Amino acid sequence: MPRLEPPDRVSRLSLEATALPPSRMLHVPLEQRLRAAVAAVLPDAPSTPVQVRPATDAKFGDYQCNSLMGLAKERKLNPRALATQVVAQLDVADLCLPVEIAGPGYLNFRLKPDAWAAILAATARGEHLFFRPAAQPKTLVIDFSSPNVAKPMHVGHIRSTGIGDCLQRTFRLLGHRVISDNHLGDWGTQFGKLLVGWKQRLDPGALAADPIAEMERLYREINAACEADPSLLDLAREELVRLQAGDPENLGVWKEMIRLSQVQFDSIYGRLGVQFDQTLGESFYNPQLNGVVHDLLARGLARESEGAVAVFSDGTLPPKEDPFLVNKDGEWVADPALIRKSDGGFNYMTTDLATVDYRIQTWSPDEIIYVVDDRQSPHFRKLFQTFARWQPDAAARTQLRHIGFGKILGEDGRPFRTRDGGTVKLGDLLDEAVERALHVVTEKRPELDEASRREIARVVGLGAVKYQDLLPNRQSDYVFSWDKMLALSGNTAPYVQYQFTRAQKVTREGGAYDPARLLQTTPTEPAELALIRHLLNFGLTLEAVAEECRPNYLCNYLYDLAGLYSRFYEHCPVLKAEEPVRTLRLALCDLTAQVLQKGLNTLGIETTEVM
RNA sequence: GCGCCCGUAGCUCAGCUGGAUAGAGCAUCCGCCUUCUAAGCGGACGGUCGGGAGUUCGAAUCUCCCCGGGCGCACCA
Repeated sequence: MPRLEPPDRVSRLSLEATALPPSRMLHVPLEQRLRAAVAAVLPDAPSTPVQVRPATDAKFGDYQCNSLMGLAKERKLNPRALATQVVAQLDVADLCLPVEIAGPGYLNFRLKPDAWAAILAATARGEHLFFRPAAQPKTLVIDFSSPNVAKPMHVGHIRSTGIGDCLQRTFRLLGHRVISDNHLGDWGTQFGKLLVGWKQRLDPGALAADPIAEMERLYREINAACEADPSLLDLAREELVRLQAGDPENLGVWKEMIRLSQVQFDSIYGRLGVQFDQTLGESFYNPQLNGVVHDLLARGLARESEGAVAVFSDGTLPPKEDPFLVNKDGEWVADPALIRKSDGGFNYMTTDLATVDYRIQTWSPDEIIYVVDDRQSPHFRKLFQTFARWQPDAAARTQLRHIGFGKILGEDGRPFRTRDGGTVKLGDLLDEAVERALHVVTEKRPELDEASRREIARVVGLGAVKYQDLLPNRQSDYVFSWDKMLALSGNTAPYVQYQFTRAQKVTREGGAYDPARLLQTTPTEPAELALIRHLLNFGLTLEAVAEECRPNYLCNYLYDLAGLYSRFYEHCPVLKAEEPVRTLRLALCDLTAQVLQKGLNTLGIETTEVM
């Protein structure tokens, strides 16, 4: 007879021996107790943490630990002997069958069958969704997207925007405080040329029709004209100086350019569902720049060099690791960070220093995360070092992290462009994705009305684009292909979205179920067990995404979950099953749908009830 | 020249502090809709993890040397 457990007995699964909250992830109590057992055998703390992870293969059980072998090696102990001693101290009998020591010293944990039912019941009651809030919530500033004013957003912006948005969603889901900040490129030398173009060659009709295209045209034309005519370059410099000095006319034009650009940004972000807490562009920091330079000069951290003001190496790092040194023909020569140009203007190092200062003063973050192209890595190394020398106390409290990503290449291996060599506009890319998706929806579901098909196409098309960009490891370059970007099968958003709709459909038709009934059965089908095991890894995945700032972990988790669901769906009838199996399977559909939806939303991808 | 990143199946890519027979998608081939949506499922084919040496009980992963590719190297951001 299945034993009926009242709800309060479920807390048995939490740690009676420790003060942790009830577990939503079964590896947590196992790991805690294993650490206690290790501490009993080896009183001095291990240098690397002992970890319990999901088993790599179901034949090894449900969870495994590989850490004892490393620990034994470090201390020159016999790994199997150590494992035997640790297991003797380990009390997990309430959760697991006897722990098995395998091979050179793996520990394999096999959960008792009723452990599954209890955690599913707790989840079905809505107590959690297989993840736990961070024990120590942090405050994080995330700097991402950062497009330039007066230019179209193009494919190059998709990576920073998509990765940054996924990170802010992930950190928020885990209970951290996030300040997302869009550091617009709204200041700089390009405005001198833009002002000349605006005053001399503006086509008001074209501006009204497509402001971004017109501003882009102006910049291109003047830029080319400057190369032919140096006097035009001087004029651009003069306009820039006037702008910087606060000339009302130039200021007015500049503000109009920003306003027009913001319309474009709002449109793109609206489609992508990306929101920022702050949009503090470079210009916001103008008033601070002089002070930054003076302060660095006064503290002796910067000095004049060839008419510019620059920060040089302080010699505390070996040359190879010193961002302020570069090797030229076998000799290490200075590669300083310029904070004021010889013409008196400031460059982005100065702005970035002021920005770090402002963010720390304003929000006291534990971390500031920059989601920016890997090619700017040398800049960030200089920035972080310079800031640490400038404000050592603040730098000690705040971790500055550059989260870099690779380039998007064309199929010829060169930077991705359109056929005629232009940049691919982000808006056009999204349009094409939605259009292709509409074509597929119309083919697959001709019976749906047009409004429904358009809505599905929007969700599927945008999801496909975002997912393809988040799927590769962010640090590597990836080859862009329209077919791949917009693919609707394989490891793609539409596949995951589709499995969601299947799970949702069954959940809807199954109606309400009683979570308590889950305690009357234990899952036995391999497809059920595989699905449950994977559901329990959701929290571990979210934590890994946050820890390493790698959204691809979540993509792969969701793809695996969708696949496991699909196999379950093929092999295990739900609505026609006898109780209590029906309730178990219905709960699996419900919980899988919830995790798929929550996971996709964390990637910034929507779901739809019908596909 | 120096530094950083990369090289895994025909193609595009995963591979978490070194762990159990290296995974997936696409492509190709063979099956599966009287049973909750086939945008689905099952199976087959396919790799000396660029090459070599080393550390280790154990290496795609760590160290060194080559080969091949990309990016960066003061007044752009």
